[in-house]
Amino acid sequence: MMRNIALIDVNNFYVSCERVFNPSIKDKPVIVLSNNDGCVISRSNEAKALGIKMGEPWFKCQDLVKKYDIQGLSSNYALYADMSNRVMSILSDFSPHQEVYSIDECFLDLTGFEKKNLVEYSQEMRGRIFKWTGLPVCVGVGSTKTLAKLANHIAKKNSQFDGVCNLNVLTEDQLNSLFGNIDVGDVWGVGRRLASQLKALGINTVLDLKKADSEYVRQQFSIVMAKIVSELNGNVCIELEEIAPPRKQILSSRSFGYPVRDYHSLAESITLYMSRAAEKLRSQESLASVVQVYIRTSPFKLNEPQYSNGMTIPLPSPSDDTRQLVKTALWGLKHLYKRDFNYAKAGVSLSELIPKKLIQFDMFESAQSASRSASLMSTIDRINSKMGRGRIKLASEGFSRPWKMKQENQSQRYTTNWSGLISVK
DNA sequence: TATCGTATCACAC
DNA sequence: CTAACGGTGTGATACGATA
Repeated sequence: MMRNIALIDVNNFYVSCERVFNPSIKDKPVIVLSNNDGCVISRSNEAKALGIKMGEPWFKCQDLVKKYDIQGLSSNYALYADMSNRVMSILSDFSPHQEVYSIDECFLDLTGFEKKNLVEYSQEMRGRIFKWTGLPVCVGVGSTKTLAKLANHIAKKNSQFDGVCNLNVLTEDQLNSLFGNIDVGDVWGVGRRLASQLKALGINTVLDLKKADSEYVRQQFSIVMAKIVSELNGNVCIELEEIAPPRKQILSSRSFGYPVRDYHSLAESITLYMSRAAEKLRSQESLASVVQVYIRTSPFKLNEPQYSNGMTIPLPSPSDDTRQLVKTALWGLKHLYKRDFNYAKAGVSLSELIPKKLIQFDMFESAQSASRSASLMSTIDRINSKMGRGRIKLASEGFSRPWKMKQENQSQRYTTNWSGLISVK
């Protein structure tokens, strides 16, 4: 049976979130910056038209910024996450089968909805999302996730589609003429590297890739590429994942706002990052068996001495206790740290994660101490979730955070903070 | 010989 | 004003070590 899979994607998501609460930037070139105000990660159509590139370092954009009065905003993840939840919740009403694929995208399985006109149904989604959140979205429909992605791309690029493209109602000829005009690099899963390798073999367009011989592709590239080709031909190889599997690894790292030289600042930042990682670990009810820590100087400062090092430390027994995880990470840091370097970034990761309920007691830890740890952690998590992140924290996090990241132009948390609400323009 | 561990690459967003 | 370049996660592959 022909599947109908929809991919809904918010246009220029972060920029669009900012515009909902600040209409004065509605028709202006606007961009949102990565953490630390480092790189461009979201652009309005106006900014794209002026030649601002995705991923470009902010300081390199300054000529264009001054010339055209481009608004550069620090990222505001509290706002984006909340807006994302609203969009996903609205979309969940349109199908019983939803996969939240990223902060601004989800797949819906519309198979079995054929008695409806799916283009009209998709327009209904767009209308409701715009009315209830102020965000513009495009919808692509196809018989596989790869085709739905492609359909969405077509809807975004061609205004005559009015934001919705259903490939399943097009003829073979119509499909071929569309696919013949789309660069192979626009296919989901084909990045810069693979695109250039494909082109070297004469596979330049989506149509070329769709028609490519499956065995040839598998042998020249990989099983992944073979699946992509198969999906382009309408065979489902990538299933909808309605229930997000638990993370296999949890990372927390950040660049510093200023170069850091002293051990204590590094230790404070590592404490903070590990505390965040441990919260995420507990929220998915896992325990970590391995802790990793790393620090490094800036690879972009070519005239400064470089140092980058990390350490992997197995835990005596799997844990989700912030105190133990931090202690382990700091033990690692002590061994990694070298004086007289300008550190630019530090990070931690938790891996070899196992479901908490599968774990047996550690023979060296009493049941009583395990349950004390669990109730302390869950109490801290409850307080922090109610009273605000970081309300209760380890003292080794410090209080001044002179290394904290730069965010010089951040909007209010309009939807998640009372004082942000009051300042809506 | 099959499997493991790990580094590296590639990709998404 | 300075100076300044993200973060999180997955999977494939290559390759030497190990059982």
